[in-house]
Amino acid sequence: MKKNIQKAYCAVDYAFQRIGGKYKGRILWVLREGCLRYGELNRAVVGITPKMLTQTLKELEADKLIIRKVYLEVPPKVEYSLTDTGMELIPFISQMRSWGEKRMSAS
Amino acid sequence: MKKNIQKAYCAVDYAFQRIGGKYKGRILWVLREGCLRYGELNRAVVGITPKMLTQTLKELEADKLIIRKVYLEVPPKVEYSLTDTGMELIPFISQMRSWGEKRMSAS
DNA sequence: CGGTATCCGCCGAGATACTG
DNA sequence: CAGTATCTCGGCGGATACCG
Repeated sequence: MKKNIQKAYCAVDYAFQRIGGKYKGRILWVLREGCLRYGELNRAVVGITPKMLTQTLKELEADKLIIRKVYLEVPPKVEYSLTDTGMELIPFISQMRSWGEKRMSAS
Repeated sequence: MKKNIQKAYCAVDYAFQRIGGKYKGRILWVLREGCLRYGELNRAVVGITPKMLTQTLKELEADKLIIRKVYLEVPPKVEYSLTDTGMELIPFISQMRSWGEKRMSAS
């Protein structure tokens, strides 16, 4: 029922809405080698505030790119990790980083 | 050094600031097979307004991802095409589209 | 044809403080 | 430790009209 041409272009939009923004790419990237706790993410993603971290994590979780695992302990412990879908994006982000690094040093 | 660590993460930022936004990816994508005129772009990128088209084209040109070529004719003629740097991004955008299409049909 | 010029709403993001 | 709660602001993007 959808117009094929529009759908084709919207796929770019769709993808960028999910990994665009200021922190999504960086969060996915630091999670590439395994799960991290909230506080660890807060330190790994330099400059992010708790508000933006929580907000971004919720969006990534809603898009099924990361998994939020809560341990019912005291003190509280929450771990975040990539889903299979999220891992599919790592090669792409890796290439973007390479491109960005090359461009940054060139200019 | 701290500088290196920050630079590493910022490369993701750097790249996304250049191809993020609502239309940059789509404009680069439609230019992948050759140059297009302003009016052609306006029709190819469905839904974009002249204001956003002009604004986005200027940003892409400033980042040296596209080239703006003006023909001194009447009526006026302006053609936009990818630079080598811009062409380097096409494989990434292609991957993004594939990923986006897969995800869109999955959900 | 290939743009500008306004006006404006929305929301991503920062700063700061507080909580179970 | 792992988050909320407000307040604020810039700017992205939409709508519309006009120009050389």
